Order: sequence, then C-alpha cells, then structure tokens
Amino acid sequence: MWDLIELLFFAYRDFVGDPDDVLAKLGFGRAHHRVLHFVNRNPGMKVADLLDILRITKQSLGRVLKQLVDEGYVVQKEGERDRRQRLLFVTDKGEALAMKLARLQTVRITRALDDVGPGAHEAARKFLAAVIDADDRAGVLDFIARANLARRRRG
Amino acid sequence: MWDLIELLFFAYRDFVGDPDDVLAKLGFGRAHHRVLHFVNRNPGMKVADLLDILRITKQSLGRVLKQLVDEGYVVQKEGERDRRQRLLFVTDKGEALAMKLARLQTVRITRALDDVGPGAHEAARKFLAAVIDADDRAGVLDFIARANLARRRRG
DNA sequence: CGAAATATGTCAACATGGCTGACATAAATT
DNA sequence: AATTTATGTCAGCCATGTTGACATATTTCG
Repeated sequence: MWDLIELLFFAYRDFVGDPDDVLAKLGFGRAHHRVLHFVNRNPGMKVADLLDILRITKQSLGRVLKQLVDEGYVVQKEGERDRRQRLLFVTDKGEALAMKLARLQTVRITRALDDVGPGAHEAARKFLAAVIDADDRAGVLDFIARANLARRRRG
Repeated sequence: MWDLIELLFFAYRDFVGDPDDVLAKLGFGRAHHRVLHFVNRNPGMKVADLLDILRITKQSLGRVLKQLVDEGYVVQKEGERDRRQRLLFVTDKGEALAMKLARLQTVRITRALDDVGPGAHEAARKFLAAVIDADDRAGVLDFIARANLARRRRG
C-alpha cells in the first residue's frame, strides 16, 4: 500500500507541475488555475458552488477571482432568477488559457493511459473515484457528468 | 480525459486531508508530514536525497526539519563514510506518528481497492507510475522498491 | 599539502495562498 | 418589516514556498 501512497504523491506533483510555468509567466499561481479550470468546466456556476468545490474561504477565493476578473479571464453576471448571485463565466481569453493548461494535463494523462494499455481509463476512473470521501463521491461524479453533458451540448 | 483531471484533484484533496487533523493538534502541517513520511520510509537517507524527493529548497526543508528534530521526532547522525553528511532517522516517537498517519491513508486506499475489485492495485500502480515524468520514473520506482526491501529486512 | 568542490546550515527578506473575524450591501424570503 | 441569503471587502495572521548571501566542516583533486 505504501507504494500507492508514494506514487500518488509523485504523480500529483508532476501532474500539477506542468501548468506552473505557463501560469508563472502570467503572474498567476495554482489557485488561479483551479478557479479558471472549474469555471471553464461549469460556466455560469455560482460563487458558492465554487467555494464548495475548492473548499476554501470566500476571502481566499476573492483574492484570486478578483485578479482573474480584472485581467479579463473571467466575468461575473447577475443571476436572472436570483439577482443576488454573481454567476461565473470564462471570457474567450479565459477559455483559451484554461484549454491550454488542460491540454498540458490531458497530454500527460493520455500518454499514461496509452502506456498502461486498454481498460486503463476505466480502471483509473474507478480507483480515483473510490478514493474520494464517500460523502462527496456522488456529488463529484454528478458534477463531472453534468459538466461533460454541458460541454457536449455546447460542442 | 477531463474526468481524470478532476478525479485526481478531488482524490488527492481527500487523500492528503486525512492526516491534517492529527498534524494540526501537534502544531505541524503537511510539510512536516512529507518529511516524516520519507525519513520513516528511508531511514538513514541524506538531506540531499530528501531535497531531491521533495523538490524544495534547503531553507524550506530546514525550517520544518528543525522543528521535527527539536521535538524529538527525527534525529540526525553523522555519516560514517562521509562525516559531512547528516543522515536522517526517525525516533520511536517519530515512527509512531509516521505510522499513525500512514495508517489513515492506507485505510482509505485499501477501501478504495476493495471497492474496485481484483487487479485494482496493479492497475492503479501502473497508471500512477505512468503519470510521473519519464525522467524521474525509474528513480521513483527504484526508491520505492528499495524502501520496500529495507522494510522487509527490518521486519 | 593546499585549493577546490561538496554537504549542510543559517540569516534575511519576500510571495503565495490558506485562515479568522468583523462588517457591508443588495436581494430574496418569511 | 424583519430576517436570511449571496456576495464582497478590510485587516491581519500563519504555513510554506522562494532567492541571495554567507559560514563551516569535510572530502577530493591537482
């Protein structure tokens, strides 16, 4: 079991390391990446939803979100049904950056899955999902499923 | 592929989250955990090796290492062959804590592997290893193999 | 032997990104 | 009309990363 503990550490380190150089050049860090990623994946999400996912305080989120908005990567629109909400969307510029960063990671993952062979994607998905807290698992899988659906609809 | 990007994020978040409460009560953080874990796994390792693994500066390491030494979790012994080296070892107290934290993580991983079914361990191992930078992969696998061997010898 | 390289430690200053606590505003709900 | 909700913001603290400069002991090399 120790091997998985350590492999998870090393794999995650390299996995999140890829985008760092790109981000550094823009004066951003990993916190910006996470926000941009999830807003891109779930356009129109509420601030509260993002706080739930990231599990950070609104003050911490506010800091990086403000920078992303100020520099034109993210916009906030008043909710139609509930005008207290500030729904989050990426701009074209934001989407371009999000996709660039995601591509770095999908390249790594794709290569890894190819190395392992057929069935690897499903096996990895099952394992990682099973590692997630039982309480959150359904919510996470639901989030992913809905994000995939929405993306397919947008094309 | 997006699903794996996100599952990796959520799985890692929960995986490293387990030990946090225990550590917080001792006034330690994740940095201390990483140091303690690797020293426990590889008793007698050089400071330089630890720096390589963690990929942090000696100043950052020095800060947490000093605390672990001051509070009796880790000891440093002069190298026999090379007396410049300060080889790192966990004390009994350090080993107890390292094992306690590792147990939290192995419980989670074991449960996950059981959920997925037979072959899950090997599949997870292969996938995670393949995600690691090609340059580092051999070194990491070697580290793990040698740590496993040494542990078996010690019993 | 003496010079250079190596292993480690340390001081100071700074950046990022977490946190708490307190308070403000607008809109929805009761 | 009062309360709750969604969000934002100010101020300050903490953990942990960074760079740069310098110190010391020991080993290695010419």
